[in-house]
Amino acid sequence: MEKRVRVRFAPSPTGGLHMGGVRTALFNYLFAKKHNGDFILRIEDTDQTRFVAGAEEYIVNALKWCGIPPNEGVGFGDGPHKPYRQSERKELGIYKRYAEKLIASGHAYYAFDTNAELEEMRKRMEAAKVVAPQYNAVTRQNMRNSLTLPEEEVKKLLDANAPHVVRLKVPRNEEIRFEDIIRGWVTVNSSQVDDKVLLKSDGMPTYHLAHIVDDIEMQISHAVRGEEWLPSAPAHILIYRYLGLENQMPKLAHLPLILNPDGNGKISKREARFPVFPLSWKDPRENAPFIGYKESGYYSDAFINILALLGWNPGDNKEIMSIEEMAAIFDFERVSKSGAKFDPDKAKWFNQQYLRKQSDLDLAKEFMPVLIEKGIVKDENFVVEFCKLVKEKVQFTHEFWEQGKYVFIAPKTFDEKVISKKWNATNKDLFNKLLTKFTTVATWNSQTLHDEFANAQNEIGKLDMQLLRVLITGVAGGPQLFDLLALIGKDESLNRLNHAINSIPFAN
RNA sequence: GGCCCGUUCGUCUAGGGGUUAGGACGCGUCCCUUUCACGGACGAAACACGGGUUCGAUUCCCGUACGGGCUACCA
Repeated sequence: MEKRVRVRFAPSPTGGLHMGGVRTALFNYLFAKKHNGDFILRIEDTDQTRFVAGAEEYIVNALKWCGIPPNEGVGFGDGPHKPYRQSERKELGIYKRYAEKLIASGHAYYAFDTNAELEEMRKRMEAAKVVAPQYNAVTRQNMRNSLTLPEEEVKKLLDANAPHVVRLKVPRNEEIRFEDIIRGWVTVNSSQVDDKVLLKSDGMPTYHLAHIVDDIEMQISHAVRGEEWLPSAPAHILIYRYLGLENQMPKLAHLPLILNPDGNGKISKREARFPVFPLSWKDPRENAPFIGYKESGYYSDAFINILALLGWNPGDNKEIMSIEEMAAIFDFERVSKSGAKFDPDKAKWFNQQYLRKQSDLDLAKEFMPVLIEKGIVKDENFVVEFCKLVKEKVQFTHEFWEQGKYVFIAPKTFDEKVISKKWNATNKDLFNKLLTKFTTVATWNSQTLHDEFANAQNEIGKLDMQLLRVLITGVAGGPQLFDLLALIGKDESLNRLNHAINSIPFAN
């Protein structure tokens, strides 16, 4: 029988969770949902020197906002395998237990080398033209460890609590082969793998040991993580093997990375000209916060949709999908192997698609606070009508203001291009006549205005519609003009027209 | 440098031994439009290169180039 699907997202709380991490979480989530499995949040806080206050809370909040909540783990009610923080699990002694098992079977050993000694070794290697110095089957013979030191001395050091780490004893020359769900078979020679530290001198496990112990203990079925982990996977295979747990090893899936749109490499929060965090993130060590997708006006559904299609696609041409739709058809077979450059323009387009799916009422409710902030009081029906007209022009809710503020505030400036080209004595005369004509309009709505405008032209001559637009709104573009006039209202429209006619000077 | 992974329009991608190599973003042209936009139509735009294998390779294999990742008592 197939193992129950249990996947985990296991970030370390060293900062805000960026979009690459969110996508890893998302793929875990989708896979778990697809198979009615469990999605676990485990906090990998084994590096005490890199702990950042607020990071864990941020991760929890980000997953919530994104709509991909784990059903087990830190911040989500824990579960049968608690605790879910590695610093707390360390207190249980489980990592030490596994490390000792490896030592007992001769697959790990104590190393007493100081940082200075390690540094010296590296220098020596470099001087000997070794480009990638590593602590391995060859070099460990010249270092201070339980493999080179006499047994009594090792015992003495251990009894005296001398600082030491536990290292994995990697064989000198052995093919390590493993299968990745996304990439297929990968082969690496053990000579390329160093003797990884398993237990640090502060007693904390490293990632390499900790994640394996926890994946086993938590009965994880699939380890889904970024491609940056691919090179250390062979070491992990060895650990499972030496622990006698190779048959319980989770299946591996290494996701392609999200790359910078321009230039190269992984997305960097500092250089990006688009948000990289789901929610705004203020690092306690830095001054300026990084703005998030949420605060930039993205719908979480849109954000998730964008991320999902970076590296995965359903195989048809469908792009706009709810998280439920995606979960129903998600499959690692359809995850691509190559990195994907993020396209900020397409991200905006996605948000626009989601914005258009909102009802006018919902849009109005979203936009209302912006108006209130500007000190503008309008009833909801008015704002609903406004949103209905302007929504075709915007990709984000906050753009409603920039695109349509003239509805609420009479323009003070008028599009120069249009004015200089069209504003003259003849037109002034024509629009004065139009003003008189409009004054008599009884039913001020889009249809009658359209008709009245047509009638007026028959009587007084050809009127320039764009010029009328500029006189009323100040700008050359916008929604359907008569709809706009109807919304602005008779009194205000006529006032504006009157004022414009009498105050705008001729260009020449 | 070494090791690992990758390479289809500018970008995200579909496809896969014989296709007019499909879609989306962006870009351009046209239509609709007494303004504006939406919308619609159309267009430019890709299989990195060289060797194999094959009747036939963009598709399979090998090199090369290029890109990315890793190379810590960080994850």
